Amino acid sequence: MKTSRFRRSNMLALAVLVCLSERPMHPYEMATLMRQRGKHESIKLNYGSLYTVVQSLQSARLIEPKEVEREGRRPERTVYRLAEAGQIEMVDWLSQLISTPVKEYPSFEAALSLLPALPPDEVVALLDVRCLHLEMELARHRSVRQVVAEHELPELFWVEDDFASAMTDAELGWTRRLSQRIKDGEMEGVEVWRQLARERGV
Amino acid sequence: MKTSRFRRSNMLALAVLVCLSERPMHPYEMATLMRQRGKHESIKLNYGSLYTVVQSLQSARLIEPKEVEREGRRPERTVYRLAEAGQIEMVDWLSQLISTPVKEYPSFEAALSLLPALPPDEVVALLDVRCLHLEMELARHRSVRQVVAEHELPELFWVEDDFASAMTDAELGWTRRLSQRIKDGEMEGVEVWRQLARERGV
DNA sequence: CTCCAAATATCCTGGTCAGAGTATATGGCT
DNA sequence: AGCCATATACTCTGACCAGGATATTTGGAG
Repeated sequence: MKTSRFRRSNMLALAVLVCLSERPMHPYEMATLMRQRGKHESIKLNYGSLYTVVQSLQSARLIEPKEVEREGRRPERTVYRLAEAGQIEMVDWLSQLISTPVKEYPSFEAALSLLPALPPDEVVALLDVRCLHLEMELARHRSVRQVVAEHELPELFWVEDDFASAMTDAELGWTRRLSQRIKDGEMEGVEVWRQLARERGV
Repeated sequence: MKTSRFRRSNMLALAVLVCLSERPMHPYEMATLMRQRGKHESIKLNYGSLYTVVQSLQSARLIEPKEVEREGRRPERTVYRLAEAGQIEMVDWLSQLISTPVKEYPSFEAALSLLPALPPDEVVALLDVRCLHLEMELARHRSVRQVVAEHELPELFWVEDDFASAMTDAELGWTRRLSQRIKDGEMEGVEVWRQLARERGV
């Protein structure tokens, strides 16, 4: 009986594999480590998911319990280690993530696709507010960079932040342009749009 | 008793509200409409979710069944209409989506945060493959634009595609730069990285 | 010395969602 | 005339996941 192939949905599972590729540890420790290294900024981390994910990795034979410890009367903690199949899976999964982009559904794109439901003037106002938020986000990224620069942390350990920052920057540029083009009617079909809103009685 | 506030998680629910703000219809018709207008490129659509989402909108009193039809011996179909609360919710939700960016977790960013788990040379190869994929995606976007230009569809109805295209473009630029900087050792810490991989025996 | 907030470590539960399944009708092809 | 692929319209089920609950220990303020 072949165990049904592991479902590569939750990135947290990959993070677990990577943690264990460093050394055996228990789930709570992985969480602490990820927090320390700021990985939770790029990978959604919450305890509920963490323990489920560890379970599913175990039942897929990618990791295995090494020992069960306990200090005083605190809850027991199970230390896991990476299985060989887990090492393979980790490299394979990570490689695929890098080499092959997947279609994702950012909520802003969704909102844009429903734009005709709001009147153009309101949209302009909302877009401008968004720009303010994005600018604040960029400032935050810059300050992060400042900090890592002071600690002389090599670039390797903050590429993800640089990426996020670059994407935010691109989004800001695009959003500004859109807002501007609606404002001065440069965008084709703004008339139709305003009409549409009026008909709908918004 | 106040009905617990509707959970704005699935964008599909918003799409349903917007569909019904146009006119009453039954779920399957919404799906067809979304497909026709290409909304399924920006909002993940599958029947399983659609019917659950409609259910939950109904129990939150945002939409209500208008009538139950049936043609021949085909399955019954329930036509829904937008409730007043639904109209409010739609405008409010959509406004929030536009005005306030939310932290999302793209899988490429996750992968980047785990980069040290792979040796640098492999990463370069993988990044280059990704670039190829992204170029193909951009080409696809361009051809979409060609088609909408031929049909003289106003820009309003394909902003989401333009956005996606701009983001892809930015990602491509960033990825190319990263690959290049690793290749020619311009990136700080590549030595440490290569060392790290060797120690790990990858 | 005592109390409260935060940290340690995991488990439970209800809601959500994707994929597959069901059953009829239509239209084109041979 | 008969057949298959596709369209119509939903339903079911199992997996997944986020949030909160639980129970102990440590550290710091007063």
